Amino acid sequence: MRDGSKTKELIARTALLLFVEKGITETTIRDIAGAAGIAEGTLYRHYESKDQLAWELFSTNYLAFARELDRLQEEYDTLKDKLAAMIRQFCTFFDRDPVLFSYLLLAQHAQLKKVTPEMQTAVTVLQKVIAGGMARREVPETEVELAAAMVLGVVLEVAIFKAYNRITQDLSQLSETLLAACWRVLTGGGTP
Amino acid sequence: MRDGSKTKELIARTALLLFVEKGITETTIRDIAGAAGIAEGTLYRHYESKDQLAWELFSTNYLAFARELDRLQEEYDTLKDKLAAMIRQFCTFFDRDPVLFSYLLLAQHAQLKKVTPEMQTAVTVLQKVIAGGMARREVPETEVELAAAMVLGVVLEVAIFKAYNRITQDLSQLSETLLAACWRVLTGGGTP
Amino acid sequence: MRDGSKTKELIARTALLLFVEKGITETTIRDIAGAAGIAEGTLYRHYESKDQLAWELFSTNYLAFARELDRLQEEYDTLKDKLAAMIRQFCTFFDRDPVLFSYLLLAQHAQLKKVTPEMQTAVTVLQKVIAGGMARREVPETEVELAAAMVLGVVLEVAIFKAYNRITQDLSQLSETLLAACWRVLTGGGTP
Amino acid sequence: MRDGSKTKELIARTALLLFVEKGITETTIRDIAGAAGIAEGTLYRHYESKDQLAWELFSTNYLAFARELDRLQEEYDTLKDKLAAMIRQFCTFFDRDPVLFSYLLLAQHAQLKKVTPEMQTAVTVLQKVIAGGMARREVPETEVELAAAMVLGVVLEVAIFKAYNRITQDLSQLSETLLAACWRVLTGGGTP
DNA sequence: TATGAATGAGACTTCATTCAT
DNA sequence: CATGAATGAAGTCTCATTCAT
Repeated sequence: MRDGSKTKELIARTALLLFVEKGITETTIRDIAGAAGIAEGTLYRHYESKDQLAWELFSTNYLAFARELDRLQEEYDTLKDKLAAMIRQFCTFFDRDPVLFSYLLLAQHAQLKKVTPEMQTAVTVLQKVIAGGMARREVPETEVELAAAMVLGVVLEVAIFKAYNRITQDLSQLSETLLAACWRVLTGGGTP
Repeated sequence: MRDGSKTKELIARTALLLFVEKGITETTIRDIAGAAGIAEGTLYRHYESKDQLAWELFSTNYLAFARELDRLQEEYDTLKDKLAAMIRQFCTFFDRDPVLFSYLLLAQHAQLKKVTPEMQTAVTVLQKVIAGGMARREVPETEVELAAAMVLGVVLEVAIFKAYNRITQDLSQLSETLLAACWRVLTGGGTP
Repeated sequence: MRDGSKTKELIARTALLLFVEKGITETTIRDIAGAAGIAEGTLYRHYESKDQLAWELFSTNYLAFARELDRLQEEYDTLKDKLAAMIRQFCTFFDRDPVLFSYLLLAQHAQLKKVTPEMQTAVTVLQKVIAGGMARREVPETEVELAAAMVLGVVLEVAIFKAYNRITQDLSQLSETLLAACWRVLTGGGTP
Repeated sequence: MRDGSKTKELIARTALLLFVEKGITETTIRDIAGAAGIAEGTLYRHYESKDQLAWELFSTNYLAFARELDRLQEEYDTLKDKLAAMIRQFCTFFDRDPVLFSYLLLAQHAQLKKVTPEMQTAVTVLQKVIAGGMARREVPETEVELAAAMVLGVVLEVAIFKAYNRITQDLSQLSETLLAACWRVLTGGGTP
């Protein structure tokens, strides 16, 4: 009997790569099977459908990442420390697995419809952390969603530039810069 | 029988809406024809193919927007003024046609491959403007791409939040706030 | 523009024939398309799915036949006359379109699950007619379902023998014989 | 590890049930294995293929039933006695194993193609018996096939009604009624 | 220019069967 | 004998595109 779990992992990595390269819809089962060196039918022993494969790839990592962020921020007491930890984690995550990161980015639009409101995502964690900092008067109180959007934008867009090779350095080398930028965004307040 | 150009415009708007709602690949010619109240074959009187429709929708507006930004920034002399004008324009554009904006956002990943390097985009304009400001010592000199990414991120992510209804105000109401945030991002760069 | 309704009819007849020859599940869309001289996709312009094709073929004719039987029996006053008319109709139907008849017979097992109780079928009409005759004391009163089963069996099995070519005469030539047999089944009663 | 012959029997019963419930083609090897609590591959230790399983299930019982009928009729001398014995046997068989009976009924259309003419079936036995009775002038001489069809129809259709629960009594309770009806069908031919 | 029936390549998926363990 | 992961042929269905009207 062949080892099933290895095959599942192989399918996951292969699909991830192709999804990022060509897009989910543009990637066929045959593409995946071919690239993974397995038969088309084999994929269905491990995933119910292509949709479910895309969703499992997304949700598992998307939610796991949010959990990890949440766990991290709890180790610190101030907004600045929490943010620093989260940004470092973010950068590390990107550098360690850029393909997975790109997939999460790419799949967002399509898969986000399946994310129920009660699920904890990186966005909700960030909002919670910022809201806490504002409550503790560490930064001026402004609209939380807006502040979160701006902070997220700074980090995310840099990652996107990196993914497109418009930036050459590793994200981890930039984490201090990113933190500084985010902090200025937060402390500058909404209306001075 | 409708006027030809009106039909083409109808197809464009209908397709735009559906592309944003369901994604490009997920939208069929039949979907578009049905929603526009025309026959399937009629679409091909106005567009060569579905791909060409998606591309025309993207490139026309994407490039026109960049041209508009470039024209605007030239009217001002300082980075701050240029940036202010561009952000105002950005917000106005979003508020005036959120569907079109969402489409440009969504279509980026797929269509960007067809964007040749010599084409002027919002990103290249922004980089040019920031580079100019740095050259004129209006802001500390740092890596241009990085600075552009962060500025773009602030504005873009807020727009995305707005598109997802996580933010309720019109973007135009936020343009001053966005400018302030972007400015802090740019000026804080070198020495805090 | 080609004439659509002719194509639909062509598909119906071709499918009917193949379904009877090979069985429904054993007949592929490609079989039908090939035999009808159309493309596979064309079938789906006229029928939603293979299942729906099989069901439409069944239900339309099954229910229409029941309606026809019911209309006929109402023209007569006695059970014997009603039965005679129904059996003649049954035989005529078979002789006129043995393939369709065989299909109804064959498809019964699979499609009957979709027949809701309130639908009028040949069986319910027959039961109603027999029940009426018993009520009017034209035949001894016995269990209606049992009587209906036996009468139906006489006629149906002869048709099946005919379909298998175990009998050579046309059914219409046998209708008097069948009526006589059915009548004896009914008048002999359960317990004399 | 189970005894081999028990496993084979388990597969047979499980398959029989599923075949009747869902149809042969609609039942998958996985269905059978799952319901029987064995692995998919195990089935192939006992049956060459799914087709062969279906065929073995059919032929064994179909032919055995015919043999049994033939053996029985030989014990009697008159058509009426032979028929009575056969009908009693038929009813007993149904009551004892309605699932098996339903399977034989259901599988007929598909499997009958594999039944060679020289094989003795219930139909051939019945025809032989009726032919004998006619030769001995116990009943009026008519076309044997027609008479057999009608007699078979009476009994079979009642069984089918029973299988569909349109009749509630056990068939064995009805065997006298069935015999009476069949006898009237056979005798009514010549002189009323 | 508009129509919409027809096309057919190709997508996803199922499933009987094999075979290494 | 039993297992169940792997196979791959084949099935159903979709959909961008064509073309006769």
